[in-house]
Amino acid sequence: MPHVFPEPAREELRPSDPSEARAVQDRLAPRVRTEPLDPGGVRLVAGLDVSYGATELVAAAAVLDAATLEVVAQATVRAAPSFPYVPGLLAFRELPPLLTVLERLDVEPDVYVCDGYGLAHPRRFGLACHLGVLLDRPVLGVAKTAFVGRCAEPGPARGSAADLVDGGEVVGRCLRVQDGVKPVYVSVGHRVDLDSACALVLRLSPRYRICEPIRRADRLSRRELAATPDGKHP
DNA sequence: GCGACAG
DNA sequence: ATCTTGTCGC
Repeated sequence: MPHVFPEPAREELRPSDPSEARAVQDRLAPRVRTEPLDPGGVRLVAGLDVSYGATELVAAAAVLDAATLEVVAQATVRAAPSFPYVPGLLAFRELPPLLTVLERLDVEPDVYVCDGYGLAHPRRFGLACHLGVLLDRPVLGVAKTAFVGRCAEPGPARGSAADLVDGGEVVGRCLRVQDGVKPVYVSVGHRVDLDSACALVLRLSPRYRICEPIRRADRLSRRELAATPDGKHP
């Protein structure tokens, strides 16, 4: 069983209120490390996503071979939300089930891709940073809409990008992964740098706006949710 | 005070 | 995130 990580302190995953949650982020944020990620060392990439039903959620992980983009492992977990959705505190809602899903994988991913932000966060500690610090493994975040910061409009061609700036610092990059298609927002989670993260996201997005690992995880979580009694909204 | 606000 | 109809394009 490749997945063995230290049991996070209770409050690091399940704070009793938003105030305590923000304090946890402020305390863990200094642990984030930004460093180059060797492309040659990336063989397995895990995409993570969560789908919501009336009373439950389904977290999913899809591990792809970085060279072929074929799925080599996947897992899901059904659970009850343990924290409400609060802008800036997404990690406390999705991290618990995501960690459980990762424990169920029978392979060890080289890098993880989250559906959300990393450093492009009010306290510089979004979901991707939180997961990265807890696992102490490379993690990056890819979001579909802006949350914090401003950026120029990237050129129309695939590969064009513009820095996402907030409070005077570059917290991420607005990246066009398909010609003429709305860009995505990439930010560092942990143990990767912006250039490495953007290069990887481009490699992982050969055809669609949403990179393959997350597309597969999204599809997987939706399918699992739909296969449930009250898997749909009222 | 007001608006905006990842998923 | 989810709900929600038709429409445009490959």
